Amino acid sequence: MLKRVGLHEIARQAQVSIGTVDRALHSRPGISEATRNKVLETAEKLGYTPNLAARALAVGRSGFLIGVCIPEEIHHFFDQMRDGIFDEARRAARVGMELIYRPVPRLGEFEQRELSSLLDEDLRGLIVMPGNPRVVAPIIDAAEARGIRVVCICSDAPHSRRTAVVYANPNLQGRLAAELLSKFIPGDSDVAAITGMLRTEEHRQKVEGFQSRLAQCSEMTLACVLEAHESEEESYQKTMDLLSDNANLHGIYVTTVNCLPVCLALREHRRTDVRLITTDLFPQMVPYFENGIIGASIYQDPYTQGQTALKVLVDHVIEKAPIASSNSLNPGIVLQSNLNFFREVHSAGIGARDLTTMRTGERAALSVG
Amino acid sequence: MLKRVGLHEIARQAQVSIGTVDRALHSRPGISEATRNKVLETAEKLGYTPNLAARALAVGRSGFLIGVCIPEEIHHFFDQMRDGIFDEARRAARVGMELIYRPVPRLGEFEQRELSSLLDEDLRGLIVMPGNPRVVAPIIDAAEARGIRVVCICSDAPHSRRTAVVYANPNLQGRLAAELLSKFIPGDSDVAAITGMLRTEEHRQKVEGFQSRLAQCSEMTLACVLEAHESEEESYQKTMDLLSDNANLHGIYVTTVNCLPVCLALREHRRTDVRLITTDLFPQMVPYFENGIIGASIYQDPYTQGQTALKVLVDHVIEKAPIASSNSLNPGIVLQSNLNFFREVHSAGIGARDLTTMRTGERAALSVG
DNA sequence: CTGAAAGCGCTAACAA
DNA sequence: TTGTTAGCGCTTTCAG
Repeated sequence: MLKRVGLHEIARQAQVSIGTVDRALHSRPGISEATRNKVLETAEKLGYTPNLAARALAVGRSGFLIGVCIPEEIHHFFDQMRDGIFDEARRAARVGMELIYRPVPRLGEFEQRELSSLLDEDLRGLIVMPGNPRVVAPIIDAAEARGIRVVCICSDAPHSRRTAVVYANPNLQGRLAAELLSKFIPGDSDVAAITGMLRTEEHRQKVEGFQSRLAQCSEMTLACVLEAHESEEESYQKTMDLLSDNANLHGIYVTTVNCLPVCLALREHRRTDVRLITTDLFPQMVPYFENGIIGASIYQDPYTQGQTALKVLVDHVIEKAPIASSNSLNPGIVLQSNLNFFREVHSAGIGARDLTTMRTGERAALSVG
Repeated sequence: MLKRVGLHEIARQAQVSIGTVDRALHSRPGISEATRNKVLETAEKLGYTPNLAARALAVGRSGFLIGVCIPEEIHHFFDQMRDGIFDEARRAARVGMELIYRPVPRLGEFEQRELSSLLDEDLRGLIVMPGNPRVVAPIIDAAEARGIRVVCICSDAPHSRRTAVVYANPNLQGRLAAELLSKFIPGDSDVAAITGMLRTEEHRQKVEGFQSRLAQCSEMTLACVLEAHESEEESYQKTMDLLSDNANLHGIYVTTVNCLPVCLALREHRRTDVRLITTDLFPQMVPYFENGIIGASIYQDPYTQGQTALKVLVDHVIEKAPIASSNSLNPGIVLQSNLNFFREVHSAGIGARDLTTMRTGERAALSVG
C-alpha cells in the first residue's frame, strides 16, 4: 500500500524530530536557519503535502468556515441546491472545511438578519442567493472588504463586489426558450413571456435573451411581457386576459417556476394550440408534459449550481485557485423522453442526508448512518 | 462556543463504551437491539454530528492508487474525459489519492497490455473504457476478484463483474434523438439511423431507444439502420446510397461521432430537406449547425463522465460509500442557441473559459505516471 | 454482545 | 535550539 509521506518521514530523512519539521514547515520560531533549510529541502524532495484532515483535527477547530444563506422555499428547487452544497461539503470536510447553514424561509425574507449573523462568524467564504439587491449588496461588499469571498448563486447581485456568480446562464435560457418554441409552433405565431419581476437581474436577462433570439431568426412576434410578481393569482389572471385578447397566440415562455396557474388558464380556455416553455421541474408539471401542453422546460440544475458554488470556493481557499467571476452552467432541456431522468420527478425519495457538519445550535435535522 | 458532542459524550450519557456507540451509529453487527436504540436515542437527543475530519483521518488509508485506461483518440472527446478525471484527481490528491494514467491510442487497441500492466500496480480502483468486451471482461473480473473496484466509463462491459458504469444513458440518447427529430421534420417522413457496430452495447442501446420512441409516438418510419463501423469512407458511401434510394427520407440519427461524412453526402445530394441528429460536438460541426443541416446533437458530456467516475471511486475508497451500479448522466442537447456554451467549440480550449464556460474547473496541471 | 486500546497525521505544550 | 509526548474524534482490532 502506497505510503504517503508525512511529517514522520521527513523527520526521518532529515534526521531531525517531527516537532522540528513542524517548526520548519510553518516558519515557527525557535529553529536555526540551517536545520530549517535542510528540512524544507527534504520536504520538497519528497513532495510533501499536508494531511488537512489531521491538521483540522489537531487544531480542534475546523480548518475554515464557509457560510451558506439560501431560501428554503421553493422547496423543490432549493432542496436540490442544498443537497448539492451539502454533498460537496461532505467531500470538503475531508480537508477541514466546515459549513454554517443559515437559510432564509423564502427569497428576500430576513436576508439582513441571517447574513449579518453569518458575518459574525469567522468565515472564509460565503454562498448567497441574493433576494433584495439593495439590502444584500452592501453586506456583500462588507464581507469582501473583510476578505470573505462571496459567491452569488442562481441570481447575480449587480453593483456588488461579489467574487463570483454561479447560475444557469439566464440570457441563454431565454434564447433556448425562443429556439425551442420556434420548433413547436407555426412560424407566424404570436408569443408571450410571463416573468416574475423584471427588476431582478435574472428575469430581465431571460426576457432579453428570449427577445433577441426571436428577433434574430423567426417570424414570431412577441405580443407582450407580463410581470406576475411570483403570485399565483396574478399569473392566472393575466394569462386568462392574455388568452382572451389574442387568438393568434401559440406560445408562452414562463421564466419562473410559477407555471401551474398558466397551465390552468390554458385548460380553462381550452387552448390546446398553445405551447409552453417553462422553467425548472417539479412533479405537478408531469401531466402537462404528457399531454403536450408544456413543450419543454429549461432546467436550471440547482443541484449542480450548489455543488459548483461550494467547489470553487473551497478550491480557492485551499489552493488560492482563481475563481472565474462568472460560472454559467449550460441550462438543461427537459422533454418528454428525458423527463424521468431528472431527480425532481422522483419526489418522494428523499434519502436522509447525514454527514453534513453543522455547528452546535444549528437546526441539525440529520440522521447518522 | 459550546463544545461539540462526540462519541465520547454519547457513550457517557448512554452508559456504554465508545465502541458500542460506533456500532450503533453505523448499524454494525454485534450489538443488541436494546442498546442500539438506547444509543441512537441519546445521539439524537444530543444532536450528534460526526466530525468528518476525524473520520477521514481514522479511516483514510494514508494513500491509495487509482488506475485509468481510456483511449486518446478521438481527441475532442477523450481529452475532455481526461480533463474531467484529472480535475477531480487534483482534489482527491488532497486526501492521498494518486492516479496512474495508462491510455490506449484508440478504442480497443492494446487494451490487454495496458490493463495488465495497470494491474501490476497495487490499485484500489480502476477506470476503464472497454473496447473489446471479450478481452476486457476477464481482466475486469480478475481485478474485482482482487478487491479492485472497476468503473466502466462511456460504455458498459456486459457480463463482467464491474462495480459500476458511468455514461450518458444510451437508450435515452436514442429516445431523445427520435423526439427531437419529430419536432424538426414532417410527421410522415422516413428516417434512418447510422451507427458504429451494433454488437457494442452502447450503439445497440441507442438504436433501441431510437426505435422505441419512434414507435411510441410518431408516424415516422425507420427506413433502415446502417452500420458504418466507425469508417468515414463507409459512412459516406452508405449515406450516398441511402439518399439515392429514398426520396421521402427527412431525418437521420448518427449515433457515433462520425457525422462529417454524412453531412458531406447530404451536401453532395443537395438534400437540404434532411435533418440530422448527431452525437457529441466538435468545431467542424459548427457550420452544419448554423446552416440548419444538423438540427440537434446529443451531448455525452465526457468531462462530467470522467469527473463522476473518479468521484464515485474516491468516495468509495475513502468512506466506503456505496457505488450505484449505474450512474447515467442526462445527455445534453446541443442546439443553435447554446452551441457556444460547450467547451468543445472553443477548439483550442484554453483562454475562452471565463464568461462562457459550462463547467468550472481548470485543466489539470497534474503530473502523472 | 461489549469494552479497551491502538493508531490515523498533525499541533502544541513541555522537557531537555 | 531541539526532542518528546499528549491528545484531536473516529475506526478497528483484539480481548473479555
